[in-house]
Order: sequence, then C-alpha cells, then structure tokens
Amino acid sequence: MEAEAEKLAKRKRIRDPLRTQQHIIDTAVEEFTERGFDGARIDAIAEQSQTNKSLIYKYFNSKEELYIASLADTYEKLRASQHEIDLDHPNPNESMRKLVESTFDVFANNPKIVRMLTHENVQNARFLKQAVSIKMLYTPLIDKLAHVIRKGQEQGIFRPNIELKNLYISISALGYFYFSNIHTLSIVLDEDLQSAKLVTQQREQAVEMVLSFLRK
Amino acid sequence: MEAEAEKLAKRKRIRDPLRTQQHIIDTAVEEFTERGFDGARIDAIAEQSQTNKSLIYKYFNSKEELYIASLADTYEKLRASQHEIDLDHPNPNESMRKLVESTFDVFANNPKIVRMLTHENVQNARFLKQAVSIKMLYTPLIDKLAHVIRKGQEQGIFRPNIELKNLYISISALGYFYFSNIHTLSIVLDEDLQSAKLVTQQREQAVEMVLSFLRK
Amino acid sequence: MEAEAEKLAKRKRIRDPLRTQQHIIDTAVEEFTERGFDGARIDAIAEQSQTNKSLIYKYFNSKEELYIASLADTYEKLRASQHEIDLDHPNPNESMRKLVESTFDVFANNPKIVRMLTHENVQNARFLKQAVSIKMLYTPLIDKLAHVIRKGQEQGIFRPNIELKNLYISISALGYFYFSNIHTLSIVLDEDLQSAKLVTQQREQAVEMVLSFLRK
Amino acid sequence: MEAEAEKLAKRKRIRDPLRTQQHIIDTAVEEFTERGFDGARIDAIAEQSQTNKSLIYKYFNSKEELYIASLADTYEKLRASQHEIDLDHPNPNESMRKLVESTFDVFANNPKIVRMLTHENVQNARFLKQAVSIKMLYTPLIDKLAHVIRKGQEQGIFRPNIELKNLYISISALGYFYFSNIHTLSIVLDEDLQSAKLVTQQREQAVEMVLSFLRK
DNA sequence: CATGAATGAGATTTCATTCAT
DNA sequence: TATGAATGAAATCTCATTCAT
Repeated sequence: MEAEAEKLAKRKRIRDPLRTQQHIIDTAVEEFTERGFDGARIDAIAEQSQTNKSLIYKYFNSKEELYIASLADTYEKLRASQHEIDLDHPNPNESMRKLVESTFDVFANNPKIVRMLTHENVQNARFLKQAVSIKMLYTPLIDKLAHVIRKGQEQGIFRPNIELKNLYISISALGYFYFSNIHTLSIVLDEDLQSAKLVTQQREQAVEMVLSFLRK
Repeated sequence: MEAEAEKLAKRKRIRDPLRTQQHIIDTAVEEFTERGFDGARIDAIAEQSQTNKSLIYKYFNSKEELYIASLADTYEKLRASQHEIDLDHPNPNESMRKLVESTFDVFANNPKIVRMLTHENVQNARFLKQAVSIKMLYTPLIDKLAHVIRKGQEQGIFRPNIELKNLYISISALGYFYFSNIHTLSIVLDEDLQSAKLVTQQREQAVEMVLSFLRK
Repeated sequence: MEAEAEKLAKRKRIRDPLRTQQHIIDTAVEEFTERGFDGARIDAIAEQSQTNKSLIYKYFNSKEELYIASLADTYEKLRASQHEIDLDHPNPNESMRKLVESTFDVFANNPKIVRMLTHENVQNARFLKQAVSIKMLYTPLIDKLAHVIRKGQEQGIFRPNIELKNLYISISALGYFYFSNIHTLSIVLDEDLQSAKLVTQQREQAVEMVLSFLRK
Repeated sequence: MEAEAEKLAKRKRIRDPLRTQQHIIDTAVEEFTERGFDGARIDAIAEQSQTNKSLIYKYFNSKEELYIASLADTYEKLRASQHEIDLDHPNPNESMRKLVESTFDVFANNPKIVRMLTHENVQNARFLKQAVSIKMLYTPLIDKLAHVIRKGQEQGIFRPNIELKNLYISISALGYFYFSNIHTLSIVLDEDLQSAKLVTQQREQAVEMVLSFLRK
C-alpha cells in the first residue's frame, strides 16, 4: 500500500522536470544541512529523492552547483520569512519587541536555515561568495529595523547613537546562537535547551535586553 | 638553506614522542578547524606536521580519535582562557563589564575555538557527546557570573529574577555569533566586520546591552 | 588484435550485472584459492576480472563478503559434484567402490575446492561458521553412504558396527589428503605425486582399504 | 607479582641471545600456525615474545626468514616425534597397529604441526621448497613402515604388492585429515569432532582399515 | 527524459622494515 | 645488545562523476 502510494507520488513527478528538480533540492537541503558539503553524499540524495545520480547531474552538473542551489533555496526562505514580519504598531517599543521576537522565531522554527548558514560560515562563505546572486542576500530586516529605530528616536524614547548594523547583529545573535549551539550548550550546561521553558525564557530575555539597551 | 633549517626543525622533534604527538595535534586542530571533520585530510596533517600517516595512526588509531584529541585540546584552551578572567572589583557593574569584555575577547582572539565549536554543533556534538571527559566541559565562567550577579543583587543595583543560564548564553551569543558568522555577515551587510572599528563597537554594545538589562 | 578481442569480451559482459558479478566471483575464487584470504588482493581481482575495485565493493561491500561469496560458490560446486554420484548397482561392493572412486575424483578434479576448504580449516572455519547458509552445507554423500552400508549389512556382506560419520571422514581423507598435501608430500617423498601412475595407485588403494575394512 | 615474575623471566633471557632467539621462534610458530604467513603480524610476534621488532630483524632479517625458521623448527619436532615411535614387537600386526596409532597420535597431539604443514601446502610449499635443508625433511617413519611390511610379508601374513609410498600417504591421511579439517567437518557433520569418543573411534577405525587392507 | 552500471581518482588504514639512541 | 620511534609502500575502501541503454 505504502509502496503503491510512493510509486504514485513518483509517477506524478515524472514528466514534470521542475517538480523533480525542486524535489531534488529539498532532499539536498536535508542532506547538506545534516552533514555539510563534504559530509553529504550524492548517493544519499539520489536515493532519498527517489531519483538517480544521473538525473541529478543532468540538472545540476556537479555537487557544488547542487549545493549552491540548495543554499540559494535556503536563503530565499530566510528572506521570505523576514518579509512576513509585520511591524505596524504606533509604539516603537512594541514594534521592536515584535521584531526581536520574530527574528528569534525564524531561527527557532527553521533549524535548517540555521544549519545551512553555519555550514557556510565555517567554510568561510566560499559558496556564498562566489555564487548566490547579490539581491538574494539583501535582507529586508535591516530596513525595518532602521525604520523602527528612527521612529523611536523621533519619539524621544530611544537613545541616540545607535549603530544599526551592530544592533542588527546583536539581535540576530541572541536568537541564532541559542539554536546554532544548542547541542554543545546542552551538554555544557547540562540542561535540555530544546525545552519550551528555556526557549521562552531566552526569547523574553532577548527582548528585554534589546529594549533596555534602546531605552533613553 | 631553507631545506637545511627545516631539517633541523625536524631533527629537534625527532625521538621526542610527546612533542611529536602535540605537534600532530596542533596541525590537526589547524586542519579540522579549517575544513571540518569530513573536509580534513590525514594526508595534509601528515605533511604539514612533517610526520607521516603511519605515525599518526600509531598515536591516534583513527581519524575520529585524532579529531577527538583535537577537540579536547581546543576545549582545554577555551577553559584555560576563561580561567584567566579576573573579576576582583568592588563594583559589580565593573566586574560585569569586565566579564562581558573578556568573554568577547576570548572569541575575538581564538578563532580556532570558535570554528571548532561550530563544527561540533553542526554535527550535533557527536564527538563531544561520546568522548571529551566531563570535567573538561565544566566552564568556570558560569560560576563567576553567578558570583557577580549575586553581589549586584545584594547591593541592590541589579534586578532580581535573572535566569543565570540564559544570561550566560546571551553573553556568549553577543561575542560568539559576531565571529562565527563573520563571513556571511560581512557579505550580507557589505561591510568588513574584521575592522577594528566595528569589532570595538560590537564589544561596547554587548557590554551596554548586558548592563542595561541588569540595571534595576 | 588481442586488444580488440579483449575489448569485445569486455563489451559482452558490460551492462549485464549478474554476469559481471559471477565473473568477479570466479576471479575471486581463483585468487582466494591461490593465496588465501590474507594473501589475496582486491586489486588483482579487479584487474583479472577486468572490472574495477569500486564495482567489486558495490556488489560485495567488503573483502570479507567477497570471500564468503566465493566460499559459498565453491561449496555449491562441491555439493553439486557429490550430487552427480550415481550408485545404482545391485552389488553393495560395487556401489561402495564407485562411491570411494567418485569421492576421490571430486578432489582430484577440483583442486580449487580442496584449497578453499583447506583455507577455511586453517582459519578455524571462521567464515563458514558465520555465513554460508546451512542447507548449503548439507552433504548428500553421507546419505548415499548410509544407504549402501545398510544394503551391504542386510545382504550380510558388510560387517556390523560401522560408525557412519567416521567412515565418511576416512573415505574423504583418503582422497582429500593426497591432493591437499601434494606439495609437501612430493618433496618429502621425492616423487611427483601429480603423475597419473601414483594417482591411480592411490585411488585403487583407497578403494581396497575401504572394501577390506567393510568385508565381514 | 605477576609483572614481577615476568620481568624476571625477561631478565633471565637477557644476554642470552640463543634463548631469546628460541623464544622468538616459539612465539612466531604460534602466530604463523594461527594465521599463516600473510595473516601473521611481526608486531604481534614482537609483543607476545616480549622483545621488539628491531631485535627480530636483527636475528632473522625478514618475515620470510623468520617463517622459514619457524617451519624448520616445526619439521624438526615432527621428525623427532616420529623418531620416538618404537616398533619392536615380534608380531607385525601389532607393530603396524602401533605405527598407525602413533602416527595418528602425532597429529592428535600436535595441532601446530598440522596447521603449519597445511599452511605450507596451501602455498604450494613455497618456503619448504626453497629453504628447509633436505635432511630435515627425511622422515624416519617410512623406513620403519618398510621394515614392518617386509616382516609381515616374510611371515606370510601381509599381502604382496604393497605400494609403500601410497600406504605411507594413506596412513598419514587417516590421522592428518581428521585434525586438519576438524573445523569444517564439525560444522558439516554437526558433531564435535574434538570429543574423545569420536577421536578414539577414528583412531581405531584407521587401525582396522590398514590392518584389514594388509591382511593376506 | 530516465535509469542503473561502470569508472578512476583519491581517501583512510595497515604493516614490514629501518633509524637513532 | 636492546629498544621504541619513525617511515614508505601498498592495502582496503569511498565517492563524485560518466557511460550505455
């Protein structure tokens, strides 16, 4: 029965090259996030995507290009989730709270994005550098951040002299690090950081840190 | 001339197994931090350490064990550098500033530690889990943090209800993330994050964030 | 010309995986019988089978599994040749003669079987123990032997109290040993045991020994 | 305490090169019989003989020469044990019984000899051929056999036309094969051939086979 | 378009042998 | 004489990539 259904799923994909390609990318993202570029196996991707190696090479030419495609896909998802963040609140404090929370949540809800970025960093962004189109990298979040900051300063409730880029980094750090380093931290702190309680505490702490820092 | 000098260097190491082993580990740390477990090459380690593969296997049995030895070595260095942090100041604010700065500096000055930890995390700490002795993992920093917090609360200048572990994570995050993600951030923000100016700004911001958060 | 022919031979095998696998096994049997498990070289098997190491590993996973496949193949051949032994003669003496001769001939005509079994024994049957399916080990010969003995005893021409398994061993011994130890014996006895004359003498002696032993 | 004793044993050997050499050979025989030439490890021999590899190479030059020395040692033991066989009985039947039993017992009691010979055979006696001095190979047993046969024929109780060398082979076969193939036979016959009962039965059967064959 | 077989370069690991003290 | 460190060649095994149908 299962096999039947699987076959059908496959049948559907057949003769739909774009669908097949996306399916390969999805599987590749899985493999690359889990094992990194060097650890990933084309064999595994072929098997798990229920296609075959030849097809992968037909569509993507090399492991490297497949990786880049996977990376681009991941980045696009990150950008998309940042786009969704909606900050239309008259109170800059509230907007900022929302912004920090949303940023935190992006990382909380998309472990694959976190891992993929981490892999990139650990390789000195060698693929990102060469390949992903620059517009793909533009992050809408920083504009939103700038907007909120300005509003807060205009209303006199945020301090002056705020380094935008540094603030952006710090806000990201408070969320990203928690999830990127969750495994070693869990061991070192002898505590399960996946627990809802700790995640919530971290999220709230991040918000309070940022807000108290901004307060005039 | 070069060759002569090199030979001498080798001669010196010869027949001093402990030195040789440490030298292999040092080289291995280099290779593993640079390329990760899967990307690292035993061949490269042999060549760069001026030994040979057989010797490496004699001392470490497998690539995995060599990795674990390198990881342990790195952790030890992290612990040692955290040990050195000295916080004897009557003013908890000053102590805390020092603590945040020191933490930041550890990551700023030891890119290898950052990379090694990142590699571990991206592999779900699979080596850390199985191998590094538990006492090696104990981090003295958290005790120091607890001490300063308590003092600040006793003096009535720090807020109550501080989650120690979360605070520890946030302090680490503000330093670690900057350096672990320096490559992607530099591209995305179109700014060289290695520049002294930005590093200093980030450091100061981290301090202010923590202090403003703690302030009653 | 040669090269041309070789290419053709290869062409024929190409894209016929079962044929390829069997060809690899045949070559492996050759190598393993000639040099034993430890002495055999995967490289040699690849070259002589006109395939390559990767393919061998794809099909057999490890040297050990390839060895086991070779062993199983050999055992199957032994069983098959014992199956062919046909004993339908009214006179048990004649049947027994035929049985001893056939057993002798199996070893005389299949040096590879002898060597493969010898290798197994010298390794304490470590591979046989773990791997070859039990039905593969069942030897039809012993049933045939039991049948002839019973008939001989019923006709009153064979002695009672015959230990079946021991007799089976002795009959095997008289043939197997001659061929398994032919090299050292030839040196020690300073005589070429491969010569037809000596082989025939040994064969006849084996028959007479068994028959005289059985005679009432 | 143990360690103490061991050290003493070693101390004793020190400065007694011949003793050390013999000790190495004993250990080597152990290793070579257990694993064959290719399977044996110089490392293992060094460790188990409580010497070191350099010393082994000093005394024996190469793995091959060490193997040959081990082989010679084994052959010498075989010859010695055959020398001890004492056949001074007026009744040739009794002498022959004794001879068969003794031959059987040599193999029963010296598994190492059996294995070493087997290894040699499986390698086409490559070492025996080139190396062991010819006088070492002379086997006194065949002379004794000739002597008994002649006596039996003179007394008219043994048949004429006995092929001496073939008989020698058959007598050896009935003992050797049982032990050389004990592992595969035990599996195939589903019976523990090491058991005293089966060994005794085999021994007696061998005697009866030979005697009934010789009987006029 | 799709598939599974086949390949070669290169990775990890092993081991007999030599060197230095 | 004795020892343990060091070495290089070669073995097993892996994997991205290409070929044939």
